[in-house]
Amino acid sequence: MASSIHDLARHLNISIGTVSRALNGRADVNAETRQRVLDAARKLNYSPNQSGRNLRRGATQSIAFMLQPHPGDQQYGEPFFIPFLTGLQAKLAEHGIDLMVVMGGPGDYQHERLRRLVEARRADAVVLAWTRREDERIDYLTEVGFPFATLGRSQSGGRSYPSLDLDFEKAGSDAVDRLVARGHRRIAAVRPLLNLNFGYLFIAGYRKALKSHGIDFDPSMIAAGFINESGGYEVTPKLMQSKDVPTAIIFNNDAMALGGCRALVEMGLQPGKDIAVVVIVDTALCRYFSPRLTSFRPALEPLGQRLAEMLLESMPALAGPEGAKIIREVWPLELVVRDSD
Amino acid sequence: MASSIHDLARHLNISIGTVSRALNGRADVNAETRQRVLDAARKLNYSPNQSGRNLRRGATQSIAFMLQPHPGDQQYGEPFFIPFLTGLQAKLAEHGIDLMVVMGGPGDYQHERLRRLVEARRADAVVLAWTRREDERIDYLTEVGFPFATLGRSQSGGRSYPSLDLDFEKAGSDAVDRLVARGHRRIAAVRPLLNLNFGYLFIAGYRKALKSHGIDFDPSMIAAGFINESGGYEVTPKLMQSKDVPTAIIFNNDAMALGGCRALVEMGLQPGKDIAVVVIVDTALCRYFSPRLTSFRPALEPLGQRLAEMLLESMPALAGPEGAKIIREVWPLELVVRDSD
DNA sequence: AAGTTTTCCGTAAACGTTTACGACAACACA
DNA sequence: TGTGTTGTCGTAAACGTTTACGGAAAACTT
Repeated sequence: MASSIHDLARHLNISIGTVSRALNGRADVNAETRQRVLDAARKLNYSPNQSGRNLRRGATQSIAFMLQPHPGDQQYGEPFFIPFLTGLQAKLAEHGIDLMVVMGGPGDYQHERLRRLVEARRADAVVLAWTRREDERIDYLTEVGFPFATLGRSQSGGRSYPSLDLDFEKAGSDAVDRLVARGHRRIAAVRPLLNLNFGYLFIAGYRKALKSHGIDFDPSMIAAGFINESGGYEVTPKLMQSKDVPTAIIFNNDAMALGGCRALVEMGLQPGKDIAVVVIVDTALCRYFSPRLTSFRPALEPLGQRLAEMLLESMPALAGPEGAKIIREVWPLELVVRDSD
Repeated sequence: MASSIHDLARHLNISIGTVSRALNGRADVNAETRQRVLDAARKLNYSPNQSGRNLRRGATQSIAFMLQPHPGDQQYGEPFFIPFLTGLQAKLAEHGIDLMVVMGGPGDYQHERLRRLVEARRADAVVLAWTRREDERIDYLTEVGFPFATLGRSQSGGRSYPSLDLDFEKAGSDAVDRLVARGHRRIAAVRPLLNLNFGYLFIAGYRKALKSHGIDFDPSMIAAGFINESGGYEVTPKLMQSKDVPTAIIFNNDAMALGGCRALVEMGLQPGKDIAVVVIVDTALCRYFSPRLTSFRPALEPLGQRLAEMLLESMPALAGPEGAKIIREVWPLELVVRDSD
């Protein structure tokens, strides 16, 4: 059923070497011969077997993304990742590379799966997300010399890999600036559990801005929870029980914010009126909610496209002779003013 | 860097054939030899190269899922698919099979990509979703004899492939029954555009139930839109402009329902009080919203697991000697009573 | 017309596995 | 001792490509 390059060669009375060269656009093949091969390939609808090609080339022409649930949680953060993956896939497809999304079960930090994937060479490179400040996955990959890129920064692995991140620090700081300008002094922040790097950066910006406004940092103004709706729901009441109640809350994420707002409403407070709410990472969820939340919005699809480019350029095998460029970028988040602050 | 089976053999002073047999658990190898091989493999941390294995075995040990945007839309329906894929992946992983999610760009109906994937034999089988009543993808796959399974039924392709679906017809009918029992007679329905099969089934159930209650079917009580928030938002006002205003609306999807509720609120109507709202497919979104919507909820993760089983059992190569069983199942949706009806 | 370059193509090895086949030794049985 | 059986292993071919190498013919050069 599947026609091989041999069938094609036999059909044309030509050697398989020539067929392969014709198909791969090499220079040393007669123009007319190439045309005949192309026509025949179309007619027999031949398409090269990936496995054979992979084996010979030592590359799979595919890149893996590990979509993993938050530690301790069942959610994958999909509203965030799907647009990102769309961009990633689009750019990779331009280069004939497949994106392969592998999903981890809950609980494990993906390490075993990553190791298997790398050792079996199922993909040529991998894209990591949910980077932590110290990330064992990054340590592992740099140690074995497997190509990868990260969405998000980390302190692991030095500068040996491309990374693309959002400027959570600036967003955290801008959020505070904005709230202060609107008269708030008691500003709370809800960050993710664990040492996920973006939460760290967010809080760093938050504290820096507070300081610049001469506001003392109050630890009771910070709460940490799961990065989802129920995380925000559980954590917000604690914030409101502190002796000096906040007049504004910055959530690190719109899912958390939604949960937080639900809690606020149940406490008889109306977000956007009785208390200001700002969201740092606005995925699609904000759209579904009223009041519409003021937020910092990332350009998710371009983010995916760019990271694909950066990864490709970092790989000598694909980047061409001029070799591997390690690029690191940090992108701004766009402020979207809506009704909640 | 990557150790091959040759390295292992050399290290053990043994032939590669024996090493392979030992690793693959064949019978004709001495127990002690096998142990030595296993130990050495671990020590050199050898893991078989997938490409070589694929080529020789003629199989890739991976299955593709095509995650595609709705036609005419940018959304992927991810709140629905992510849990489904989690289940799918989990079950496949038990059999050492990788799930590879390929994402289609907007607009195309995935056909070109599907064809390329099949012809290059990048996967051993594929899982299809968003089945249509007549589905060219199904026609294509059955024609070329490529293994696949579908989430959702179709009229294409006969009974030659495993399929798993939800009982949208029953849910549509039950929704009407419930609303009628609560005193409603003017019941509207919002379905997806295009001939997606689940929308068809939903409406079929809806009409059947109306009939059984002696309610005449009124075409102006049905509206079709994109399967997302803005789809529901755009379509709902039209429904409310019909001469005899509905007192209840059944949305085919929670994203649509959210948009619909937003429209209703803007019209000064409170869902759950002034007008009843029921949702047929409840993904995670319902949780984020108030009033909490009464809905029919699918068991998404088990759905994925089951479909993986069914696909595997349908494939002679994997199912073992007893051969291919084609299973088709339809699962009920569970009614979750909340505050909106 | 002889030498030199260029153009084009065939040959065969290689990528890392799996597996059919046969070989050899050990053992059992007569 | 000869024959058959069993257990264990090595040999080599095969999977479908790509590509280094070399060679023959054609095209230039002088």
